Amino acid sequence: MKEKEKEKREVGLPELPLAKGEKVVMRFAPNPNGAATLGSTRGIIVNSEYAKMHDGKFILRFDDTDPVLKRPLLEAYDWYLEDCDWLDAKPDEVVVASERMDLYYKYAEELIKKGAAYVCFCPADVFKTYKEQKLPCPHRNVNVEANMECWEKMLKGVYEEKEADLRVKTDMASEDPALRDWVAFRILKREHPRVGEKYVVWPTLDFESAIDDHLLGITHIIRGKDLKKSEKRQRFLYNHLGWKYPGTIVWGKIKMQEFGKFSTSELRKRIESGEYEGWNDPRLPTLKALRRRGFQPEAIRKFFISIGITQTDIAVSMKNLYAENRKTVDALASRYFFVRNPKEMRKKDEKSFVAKALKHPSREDYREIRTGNTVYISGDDFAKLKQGQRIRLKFLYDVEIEQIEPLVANVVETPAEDVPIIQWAPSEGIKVVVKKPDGTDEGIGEPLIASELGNVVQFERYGFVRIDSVVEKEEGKEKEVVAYFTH
RNA sequence: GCUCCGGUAGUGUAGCUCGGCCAAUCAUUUCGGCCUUUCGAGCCGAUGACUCGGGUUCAAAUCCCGACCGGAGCACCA
Repeated sequence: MKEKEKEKREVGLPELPLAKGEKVVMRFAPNPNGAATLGSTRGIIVNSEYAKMHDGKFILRFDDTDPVLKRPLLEAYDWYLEDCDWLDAKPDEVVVASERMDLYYKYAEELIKKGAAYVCFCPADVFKTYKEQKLPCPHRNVNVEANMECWEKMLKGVYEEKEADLRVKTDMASEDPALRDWVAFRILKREHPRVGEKYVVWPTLDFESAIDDHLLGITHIIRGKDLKKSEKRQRFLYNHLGWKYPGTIVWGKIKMQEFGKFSTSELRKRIESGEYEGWNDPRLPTLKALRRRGFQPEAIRKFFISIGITQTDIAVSMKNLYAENRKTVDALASRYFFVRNPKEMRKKDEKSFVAKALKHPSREDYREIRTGNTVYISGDDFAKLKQGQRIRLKFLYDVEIEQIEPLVANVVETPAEDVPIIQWAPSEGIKVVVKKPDGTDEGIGEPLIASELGNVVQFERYGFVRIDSVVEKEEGKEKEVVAYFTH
């Protein structure tokens, strides 16, 4: 019993601190300004996992209230939906902030009427000096009527960008400068990809997410450490409105060792500039790229759950994800031969052969590979060959190297012990291009690879790949396969 | 500068709330062995950590203080 508990804890997330009998409502709230990265993936998985654990609700909310700096990408909304589904994290509810503007305005008005918010005309640097001196700016004590008037003018577009904004009253004398009278709304006169030019006054993330978390009945918020101060800021708002703040969990930043630092905005720039093929370029740390490379959703889930939710910033190696993915993919993937940088080997018998090769070491079914009196071996294996050496062409027969350049070998009738075993490709093999995170490999593979379109297979002694496309070369039935390297 | 937060093996994580059962868990990496007509598969084994210094205590990874290191906020970004 005790052991069982222990085991459970190791694979799972720590229990959520629950109020008694409370129904858990979790949310993942991305800005759809690009495709989901590995960082967003963590948010999707952990939040949905908690909802599952407690039989609660999982909400996907798009925090898309900045049409300028973090401008939403129209396609990205659907991408997130697809990604969530694929990760077995289908949201129970989907909310789009930019479609809820009237709601935010309503609460802004309520706050103004309560004297808890005011229209501020200070330029940023001027306000900053007030803030540093812990002093209220001249607009802080303007009466309610005048504030309402200014607010309405803001909404009508009377003021220009940066001319005015709406601040929430907190405590100008707060010890923590980060907490003093923060901005709730600012003017942005730019059309929004989703709602057009309908609005010129946009809520900041702190305001929008505070209002929505309450309205959606979110019970627990999991947020990055960079947003940690949000809780303290938002609490002022909750107090003004008489609301109860949700439970919060803060986690540190995650970085994949293999990818270094990346932000969605940065990725977007580089993709739009043509540096990358797209959001699913195998060199990118996006979910789309992992999917294309053949990673299994369960593996990705397990990986992120094992990482947990500590406040420390972490740099995790993809090797951990590979290990997890290998567990699922190894059993599924059929084996094929692929040789990189092929070298032709001529065999001195003139016979052609049909090799019977196991498709999977723990299964019975096999594949056939026809070949004539030449085969291809990989350049890497070729480099290690010595004259007179014996090697085994797997599933075919042993050969003895007669000469290296050009490569000629004799077939050996009686197999020896302990010879190196290598994979090979037949004379009628097809061209295979493997796109990897760190470059591209080209080589020749057995023709049957073309029949595995969309599947994850193992190229023996090379790695797992997903067959991404099969191109039929014009009339000649020569084919070319493009595979994406998994690991 | 002001204000917060964190620091367990190469990496990630459990343990810290309620000090002893922790000469510290699990995974991964690395190395070694075994097995196998593949492997980046499987099996077995090894290496490897409580940042430092004080304090409290019979007893500290766990509580307190300080130092050091790291991160974050102080945006009309999310």
